[in-house]
Amino acid sequence: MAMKEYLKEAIQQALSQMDGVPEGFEPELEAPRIAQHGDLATNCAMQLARHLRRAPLQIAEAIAACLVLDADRIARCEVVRPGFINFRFSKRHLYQSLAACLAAGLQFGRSRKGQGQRALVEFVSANPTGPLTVGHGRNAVLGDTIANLLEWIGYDVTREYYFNDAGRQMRVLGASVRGRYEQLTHAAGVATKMLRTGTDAEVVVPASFPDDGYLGNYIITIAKALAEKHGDALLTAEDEAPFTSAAKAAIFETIKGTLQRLGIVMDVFFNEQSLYDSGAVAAVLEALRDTGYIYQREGATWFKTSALGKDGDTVLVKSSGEPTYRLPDIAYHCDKIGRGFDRCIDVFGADHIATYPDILRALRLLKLDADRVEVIIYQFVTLLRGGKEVKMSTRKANFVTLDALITEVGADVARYFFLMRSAKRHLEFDLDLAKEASDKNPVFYLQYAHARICSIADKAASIGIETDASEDFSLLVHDAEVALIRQVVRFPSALSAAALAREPHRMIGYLREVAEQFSQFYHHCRILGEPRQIARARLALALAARVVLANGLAVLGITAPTSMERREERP
RNA sequence: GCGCCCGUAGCUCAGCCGGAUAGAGCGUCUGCCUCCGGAGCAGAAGGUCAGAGGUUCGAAUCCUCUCGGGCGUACCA
Repeated sequence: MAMKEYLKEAIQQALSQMDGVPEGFEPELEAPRIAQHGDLATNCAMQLARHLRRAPLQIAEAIAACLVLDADRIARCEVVRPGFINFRFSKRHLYQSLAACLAAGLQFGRSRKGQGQRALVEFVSANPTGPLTVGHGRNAVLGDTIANLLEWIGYDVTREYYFNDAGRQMRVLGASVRGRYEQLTHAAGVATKMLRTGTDAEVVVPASFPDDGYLGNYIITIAKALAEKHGDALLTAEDEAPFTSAAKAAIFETIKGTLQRLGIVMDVFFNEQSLYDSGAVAAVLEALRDTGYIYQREGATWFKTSALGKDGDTVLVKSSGEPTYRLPDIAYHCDKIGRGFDRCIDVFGADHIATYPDILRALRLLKLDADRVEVIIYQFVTLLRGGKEVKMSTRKANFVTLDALITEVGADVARYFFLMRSAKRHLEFDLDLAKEASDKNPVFYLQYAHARICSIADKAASIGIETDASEDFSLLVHDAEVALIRQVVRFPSALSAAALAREPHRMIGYLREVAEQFSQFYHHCRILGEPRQIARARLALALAARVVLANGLAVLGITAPTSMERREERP
């Protein structure tokens, strides 16, 4: 990164000696796709061709002629075909960066880009009506990893879970538990009826069970616990409250346990109800009213979104007097901004696509800085079992819980699978592949490279070969060695690119390349058994690769094992 | 109808703030351990980047349209 800045300045210096360069022109530097072209390249000559009315190649040559570069840092600078200027780092620079990597160790890759900035990442935010599903898993892992990425570039990050434990949903939940409880505790038994699950299976439920009640077995578990604790004393309860609160507590316990298995710990659980209790919801509605974009019609309160670029208007308070979700959502975002967060990142499933534009409209009307709000929409997860799609619905009880998924494939594989694709694409999660063919799973490739380096380091130590950051790296000249150094040294910029884009999958791609470069190095360049100085230098390089793998996996929330179960001998 | 996302190798996907020869994994085929962990390495085959226009010195990438898939578009939560 420092190198990029250095070259940018050098180029600007050269450009300042030329006529006709537009004011404020900034040269761009990129790593060429093809390694042969160098470490960094600029296309600025081609961009300037229009303004200077000269051939790009000529301009590039003129720039190159004016460039003053430190030979200690840049070994080569060449002008090629259409008008690129390619730069190649000096070996010395690479060796210095390698030493820096080893010296920084577990801190390598951390930066201060976000220093002094506070970010709130809101994710999961599932209401306590049932266990987390596979869909929540993608949300949870994405949110947590984005939070990790932000922390690594210096942000002060708060992980927040927003939930609603009031309203119709919870009443139905309570009534469902009550129905099951009556079924369990009525000595004489209760009348029953049939309901259908999402897969059309029939379920026998008590007659008092709501038709749209929750059919999952976890409801029965909760009812059983109540029966054990209270006997049949709750049969005379006046309302669903004891059932609802027991259900809520039990379900939250389950949810927290599931998140913990994935290594996720929330900082704040934010209850929507608190926004009503504090008067924040009412205050926001009043403030919006003052903007003139609120009106009454047929007993409901409307937000005039049609005047703000939307197709129609939006109800904020129903004629029943009950607010829709929009209103507390708006109040919640006002609250977040009010708490002083510089970035408010929401991780939402694709089904929420329609809600956030309204929130942003409201924030702007209220003169709040809506630009602080970033919404990350991820597409749905398709779960495949036996090559067939598994359909999911919490209420209808045919879902695969996130817990079951973790048990089946393990937390590391689960995290990896949820992160390996761009959030904006549908994710195909093939259970059979994740589990049965785990030896083909790329997460093991990364972990294996790490474990292998640990093994080599142990063996080296046992025969008295140790190393530190002050090796003579100039002994590392093999193509595979230099390629690995290049890859390792890129880690900080790869990390910050992933963080700034909020795209964890980039980190996975980068780490896969690290493991690949390491494997090539490992096969081409022996460490143990070589002359001592070479062994030490190569060991140091391997340890640098280990640093990057360990730190990269830490960002992704995946463990970096020091050893892995040995496989059976190959035939 | 309207809004957002997607269409790239047999399959699953990178690449998308325009750049140099479109990449990877899996699958298929061929080689490779006397040796630091073979969950590996080396190599091969496999492409009208959905289609058509446009902008540009240059387009998988930007714009328009068409086709195909997903998700929304409730006084549901």
